[in-house]
Amino acid sequence: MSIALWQITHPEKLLWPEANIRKIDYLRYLADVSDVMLPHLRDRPVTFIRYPHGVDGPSFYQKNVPAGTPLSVQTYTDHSHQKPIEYVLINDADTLLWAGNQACIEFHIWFSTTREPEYPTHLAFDLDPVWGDFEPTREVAFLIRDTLHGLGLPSYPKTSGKEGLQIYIPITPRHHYNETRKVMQFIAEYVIKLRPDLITLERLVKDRHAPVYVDFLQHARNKTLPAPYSPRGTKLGTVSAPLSWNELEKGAVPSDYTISNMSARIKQKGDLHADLLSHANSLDDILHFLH
DNA sequence: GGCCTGC
DNA sequence: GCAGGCCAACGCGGG
DNA sequence: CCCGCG
Ligand SMILES: [Mn+2]
Ligand SMILES: [Mn+2]
Repeated sequence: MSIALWQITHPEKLLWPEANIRKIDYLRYLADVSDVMLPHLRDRPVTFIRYPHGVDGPSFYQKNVPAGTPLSVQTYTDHSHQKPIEYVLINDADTLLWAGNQACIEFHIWFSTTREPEYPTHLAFDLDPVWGDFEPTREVAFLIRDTLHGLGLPSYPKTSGKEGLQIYIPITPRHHYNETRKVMQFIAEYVIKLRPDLITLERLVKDRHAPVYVDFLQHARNKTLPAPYSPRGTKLGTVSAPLSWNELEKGAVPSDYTISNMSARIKQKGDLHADLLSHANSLDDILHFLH
């Protein structure tokens, strides 16, 4: 016998009015994806973006565990800066559903886990469209995939859930962020030489004169990206969707993947990022070459 | 969404 | 009792 | 040191 530590509240509230998604529908989504989503969240501090009145209303970031959180929710206190932060860890379905009920709509997570906060489990390139449609972002993604392949590194794409794409590269968590940053920069500077017409690495928005910003600096300690399967605060309830490279070749675009259609997709295809959790490559050879 | 504070 | 506030700031790089 | 950026 278990004790109910929280209850569903406001089940009929429309969180995505334009997509006709109520809170109860959202909680059903989280329950449906929990099997594939939870392994990616495990032991990773979460930053939430909450929309208590739906995605058309105001939002706020939440890092610290809120007052009144059930005792069953695991937390992790990060002391890496002045003020300690007590983060939520989403390590079970009950916590995921509790967060959903709190109108936590976006789940952003670290590249490292609490085990080794300074040693990421994956690299990630964040491809942000500067203008235009998704096509140049697709092209840049294949360029990065092929470059990584040449270095012996398999990579896995996912939509950001908004306009962009992210490419994940699982690694052995034995390289400090100071080292992984060098690999990220090396690859970014390599691909911009191949296609300066498509790629910009400029951090100043006004200096970006190509259609795809390859944001390699997002990969850093205490920075985050949306978790696989995290919804986004968009009108249509799009989610960050793991893809196969084949789907991207066939023209997948971010707007294809929503809270309403992901459950069926997962039943059919499973977790297309499952290999991220079971495979990892060392960066020793590349780092040796760079030094 | 819900706790906490101050009146 | 109830209205209103609060809920994140940090890593990086360039000037 | 400050600032822009995410
Ligand atoms: Mn992005
Ligand atoms: Mn970015």
